[in-house]
Amino acid sequence: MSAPAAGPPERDPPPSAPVEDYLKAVYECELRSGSAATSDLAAALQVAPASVTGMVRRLASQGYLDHVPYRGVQLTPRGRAVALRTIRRHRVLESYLTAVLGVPWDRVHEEAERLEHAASDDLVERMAAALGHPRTDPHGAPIPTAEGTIAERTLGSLADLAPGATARVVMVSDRNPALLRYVAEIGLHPGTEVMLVARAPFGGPLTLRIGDRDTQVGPTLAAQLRVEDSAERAGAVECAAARPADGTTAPTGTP
Amino acid sequence: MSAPAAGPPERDPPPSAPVEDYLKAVYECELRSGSAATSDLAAALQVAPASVTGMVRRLASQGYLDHVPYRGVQLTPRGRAVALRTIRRHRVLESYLTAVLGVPWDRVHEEAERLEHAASDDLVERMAAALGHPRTDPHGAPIPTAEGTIAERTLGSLADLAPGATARVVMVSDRNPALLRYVAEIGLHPGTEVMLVARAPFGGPLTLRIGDRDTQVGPTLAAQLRVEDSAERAGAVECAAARPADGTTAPTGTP
DNA sequence: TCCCAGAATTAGGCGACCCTAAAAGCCCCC
DNA sequence: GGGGGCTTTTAGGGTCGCCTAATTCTGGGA
Repeated sequence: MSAPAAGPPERDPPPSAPVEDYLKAVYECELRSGSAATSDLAAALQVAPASVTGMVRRLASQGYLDHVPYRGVQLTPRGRAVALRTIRRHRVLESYLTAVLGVPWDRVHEEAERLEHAASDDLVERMAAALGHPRTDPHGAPIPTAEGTIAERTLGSLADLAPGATARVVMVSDRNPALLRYVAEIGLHPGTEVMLVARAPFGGPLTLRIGDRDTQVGPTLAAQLRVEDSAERAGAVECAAARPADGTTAPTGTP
Repeated sequence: MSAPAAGPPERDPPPSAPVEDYLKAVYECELRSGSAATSDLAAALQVAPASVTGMVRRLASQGYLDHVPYRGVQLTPRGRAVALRTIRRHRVLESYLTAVLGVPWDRVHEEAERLEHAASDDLVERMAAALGHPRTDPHGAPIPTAEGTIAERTLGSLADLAPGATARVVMVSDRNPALLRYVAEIGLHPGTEVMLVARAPFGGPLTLRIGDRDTQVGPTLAAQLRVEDSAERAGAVECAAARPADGTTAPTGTP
């Protein structure tokens, strides 16, 4: 009651939609490359680099980011909390819209991208509960908990797989609807087992065995397909034929 | 291909959330009092009157409104289409969130108020389909069709009912969550038959018979309760006792 | 008819986000 | 060790939506 300069009870306004988008983008850049450069963010957010600099300054002044000029940014715990909360909303929404309302796989991302800024926590938790608290979204990406923890896994790219090796597709890291549609069309849903049959030299197409069918895909597409971590994959290579199904259920590691 | 000045194929950007809110407010003001004054809109939107003037000018220049300075505004067909589309989204969302996800009656409005600007038409139609294309929202308000027609009915206020008369509550025209909670608590859900037992003089409380219980409510609350149109009500008065249930099902006229 | 209270509009500003162009900094390669 | 190329930041604007204060208009009553 008399504390003069200590923790003031002032509560700043909730983060705006652009703020949530920036923090989400920083989180994803950090995850991918360990750090987030201005140009990475500009590309991810489809915004001019100068705009990123301005917003980053503001976010840093509000305690969401640490910014070392010319050196990129890092999330503070406060910023990470907002990012994970936003990602949870996004992925729960994607799961719900797909599973309950039948929104197609390749269109659900853009829908969730807008709704994630408008849905209340209460609503998101109701959706999660209706689905039995799923651990991954329909693209195979892990859903952070309401408490802000996430089971991130280091994933490899299908493009890096050794010929003859088998791996489980975990997710597709591209948002392009046409690409998503095509990936679904050739049967590469999250959780699918796929074997790299052959790789043509000089950036030529990769031959994949999906189920009992062989399909050829370009290296660009293959690079977008995230598969289980290379360590696990190395194991998978050795006993690929001997291990037809170890955990064919959920694409994410269930405990 | 050579038309020099005819209909240019330029498509302007989709209306922003504030624009949708303004047009919705104009629609509701027109419905209530036949016209929309600057001060009405300012009150409805919780915004300074000067802000309304500015926005109204912009909306008029974009063809959403007709504005006669110092005389108020009117929706153009284009503006009405946006308003009805927004109201449809809002009411379908309210219906879905209440019926499927169990969002409480008194909290669903604010949730829909945000989601209505973010949900795609496709999503809203999926929700409507999942519910079997409802005609009214949980507050009893009619839902416009996807084509933009609405079955508006002129509703009276419970406060204007003659003592002894019976009417069916159609909706509550107040967004105050505490009021909505109280109204639900005393059993006044949309569709409920209610009889005005007595009215204390000089702005005193009204005694209502709801089911087999009498409840007293203040005139302010009673004024918020919309009941079937007075013409129908007049009829209802005369054969109130003789007509226990004519269409006890849906509060809106089902064909 | 005149006047005045209340409603509406104009004037002048502010913050959030975005842009282009120009300047500055960083780093690798010669 | 000095450039040159790419990245980042600064400088200077623009739009949208909102605000307060000052001004103008409208309409009803004396």
